Amino acid sequence: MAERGRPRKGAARLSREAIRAAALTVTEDEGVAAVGMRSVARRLGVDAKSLYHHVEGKDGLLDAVAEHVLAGIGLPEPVGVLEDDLRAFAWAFRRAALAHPQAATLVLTRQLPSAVALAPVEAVLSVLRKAGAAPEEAVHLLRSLLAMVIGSLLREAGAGPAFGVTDAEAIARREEELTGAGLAETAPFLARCDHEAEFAFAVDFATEAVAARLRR
Amino acid sequence: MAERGRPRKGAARLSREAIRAAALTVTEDEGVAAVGMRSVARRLGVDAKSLYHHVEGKDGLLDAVAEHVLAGIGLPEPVGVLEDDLRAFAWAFRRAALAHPQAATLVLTRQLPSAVALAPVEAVLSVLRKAGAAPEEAVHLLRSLLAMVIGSLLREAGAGPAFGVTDAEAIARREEELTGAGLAETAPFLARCDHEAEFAFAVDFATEAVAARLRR
DNA sequence: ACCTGAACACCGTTCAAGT
DNA sequence: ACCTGAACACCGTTCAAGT
Repeated sequence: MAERGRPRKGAARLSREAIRAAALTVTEDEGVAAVGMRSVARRLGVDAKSLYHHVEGKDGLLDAVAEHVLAGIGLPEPVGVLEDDLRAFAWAFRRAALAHPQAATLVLTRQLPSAVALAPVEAVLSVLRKAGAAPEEAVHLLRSLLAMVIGSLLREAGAGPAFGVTDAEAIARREEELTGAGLAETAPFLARCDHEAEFAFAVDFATEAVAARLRR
Repeated sequence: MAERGRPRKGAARLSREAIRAAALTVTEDEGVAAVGMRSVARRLGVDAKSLYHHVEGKDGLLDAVAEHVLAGIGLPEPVGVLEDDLRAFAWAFRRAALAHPQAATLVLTRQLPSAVALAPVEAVLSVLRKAGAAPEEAVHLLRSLLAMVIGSLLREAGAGPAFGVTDAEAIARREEELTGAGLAETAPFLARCDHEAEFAFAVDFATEAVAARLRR
């Protein structure tokens, strides 16, 4: 018998990894709002209830996706120059988060089990400590930097207030509105938002401030 | 006839404001996840479908709540000292967002119609311009500060990665974990997270960096 | 103008039953 | 050990009908 032991409907062998991969596919194809037990199960040719044997409900499923995206971060090797090293970590985080644009919001807004986030945290703290930060100060600086990075990426992921637009025709309209609202000088810059340039500015600004502080 | 013209079920006169207020109540009482057309309508003693005459679906409802919370910001009068003024704006934003703790996440993560956010933006830009920032620089700095404030508050609202806990008994356990993970020095500070102190540090850090930059 | 009955096409999750 | 049928208690939204 050719189909001995094979699941009836041609469903692939179910596993936590397969489910997480399918959830990520649904996220990127249809948006994070479309992710659910039923839609993910459909991708796998399986009944929604089967997923409960491998993940802890919908929340567990979303956590698994966020965890996986964050785990994809490629930690840079520190070179010993504080500014460069902090910058490198920030850009590595951005690269990991935006590797799956629709899923980015999950990494940014879900409370992640500390285990996955531990390696990056440890790396940044080590760099700060070596640059002369006291333990408590290092933690404060880490949290400040992380807040700025997350806030920036949240704006970029479209889940946060933008005060700016990228698409070309909308900018002109937006600029006119702002000009009419007493923001004539700043309107041209407020109307548009180049997310990458904005991220670069914020990261440079913050890392230089950290360096200046620790130099003192 | 006593009940001429009166709605059958004792429902209050329905209006956008009443609906928005009910939604805010549901949010604070049962969490933002519990907010829906049906739960809000139930509060008002009305059918869920009636809400569609006053708000644009569930998304419009949540936008209305976020908008209202942000509108509650009390804009401080600038005193002319850059650090003090920027700090005051940051704390005013925090106060408005956390006035309704459960709803805070809505202000932080929803793309708000610019109209409501315009007044605070204008105020901060004006302060930065008067301190000598060029128009483009002022916009970059505004966005950097806002990112840091939003990232910090998102952590505080429990919707972002925390790397820390507030409740007393959990801290010890957390600290032990972290110590065992090669973070012995920083563990005591990483294990706990005093959100207000953390916000204060980040805001002071950022505003002083802005001041130093513009002094140059 | 405003509200609702009926209806549609969905949800996440439990549990007992199957293999 | 893993999968599912039946079932439960929900969703948001449309539209035609009522007042």
